[in-house]
Amino acid sequence: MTRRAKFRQITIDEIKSLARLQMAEGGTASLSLNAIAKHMGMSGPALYRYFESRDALITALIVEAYEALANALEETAARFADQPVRDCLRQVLLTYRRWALDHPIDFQLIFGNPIPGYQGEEKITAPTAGKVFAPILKILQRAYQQENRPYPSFLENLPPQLQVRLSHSMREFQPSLPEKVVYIGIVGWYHIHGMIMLELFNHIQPLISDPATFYSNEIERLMDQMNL
Amino acid sequence: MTRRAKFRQITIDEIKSLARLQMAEGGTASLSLNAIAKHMGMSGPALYRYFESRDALITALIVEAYEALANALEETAARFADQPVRDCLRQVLLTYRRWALDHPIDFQLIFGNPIPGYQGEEKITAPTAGKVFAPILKILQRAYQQENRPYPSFLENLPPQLQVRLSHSMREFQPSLPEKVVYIGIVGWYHIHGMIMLELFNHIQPLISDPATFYSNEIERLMDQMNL
DNA sequence: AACATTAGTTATATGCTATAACTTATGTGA
DNA sequence: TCACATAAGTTATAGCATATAACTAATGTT
Repeated sequence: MTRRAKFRQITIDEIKSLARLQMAEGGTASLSLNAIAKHMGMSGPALYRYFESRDALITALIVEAYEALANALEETAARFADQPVRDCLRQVLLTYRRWALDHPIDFQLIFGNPIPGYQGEEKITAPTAGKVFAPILKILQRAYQQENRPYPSFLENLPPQLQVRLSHSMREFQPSLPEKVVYIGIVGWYHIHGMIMLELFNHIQPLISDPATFYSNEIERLMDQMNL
Repeated sequence: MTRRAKFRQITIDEIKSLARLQMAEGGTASLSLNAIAKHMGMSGPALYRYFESRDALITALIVEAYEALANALEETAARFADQPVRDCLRQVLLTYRRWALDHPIDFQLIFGNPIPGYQGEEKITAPTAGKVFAPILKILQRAYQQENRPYPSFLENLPPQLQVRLSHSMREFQPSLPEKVVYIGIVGWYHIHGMIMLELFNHIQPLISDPATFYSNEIERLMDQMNL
């Protein structure tokens, strides 16, 4: 990498870092290119040398958030790969919640409603989204294919029109992935997603005294249902 | 109501209506007092006679959204009150999803991440929030208290530190409400909330071919677990 | 040393929220 | 009925945002 490219990269990183900081303080909407530039000691329009628009910056942040979450999950999965499958999955699911609480802004960027005026570029963000789901699928695959755990009973009476649509990227990632495994993954993901969203955005505030314990309890129940 | 107050109310309603329309077209962030005023044939600042600020307008919309959702649920609950408890709950949960899909903006206002720059006034919105939960609790109370259904097995081994915190308004609403019933309600609500959020915000797009069937299937499973 | 590229600058258009100061319409009490 | 108060609107303006245009200074490259 040339000297110039290196400095450019540093600048880009600083912009993204400040953007995150700004959002952490004032919410996702408080992002202001102008303010970032000013804070970095340069004039507003200069930022447009690095990001084409506000939306472009947001898109970059979203992609990074996806990757960071995926990495966190993968790392946990790798660290506990030699443990029993249930223990491994538990740790991954705990990491999921932990990451969401530790990075609320990034989590909002990923799963929140579309940002102020930001018209999402799905072409950019969609492929990355699969990465988050991948580590969980991998663990489930291990359980049901390698270790031959019996499939959960709730798979038995599924209506025939209910089919899983595997995205192209997911097909590439794991061509041998049975739809049943994906279905189980989806069920589990939806379940924990609701909990985390409601906890994170404070819509349940006073309902549960100890969200962490509640979450733990629910994932145990979930894994029971999964025969893990 | 005086003649003036009547016209004032009409104006306020028109503002809110246009605000909703605007958000429906361009997302929750595209709300512009200026544009609304212009569209109504008056100048920007005139709107401030009716709403103190942008946030005040948003707060009003949130409160209305809560009430609308609560009404929809209550209405369904009332219509199926003479049916078996499982059928009644099923209809209410279906209404929940239906309403979310039919009023995506209002649903975002309620459950989405905080609006652009909008610093929520919890004092105003919080009490209304309980209303949404109330119809579901009422049905569960009927099941477990009036009809003496056995409590679900997942209640058995709850850790002692996991206690339900009933809000003041909820205590008032139903003083005899056992914590177990509330706990069951929470578990169910979290479960379906995740599904709806992910479907609504399109984060699962290509994963499930038929979200309606999936949802139906999951609520049946949920009610099985509830012993309904 | 000449040139091209990159990175910055200022000036400006446009749109937003919000406030201030002023004007006109509407309703009410003496 | 008329004077007055209140309500509802107006324009002007401050301040901040995104974004573009046109220009300049710095940095590499040939």
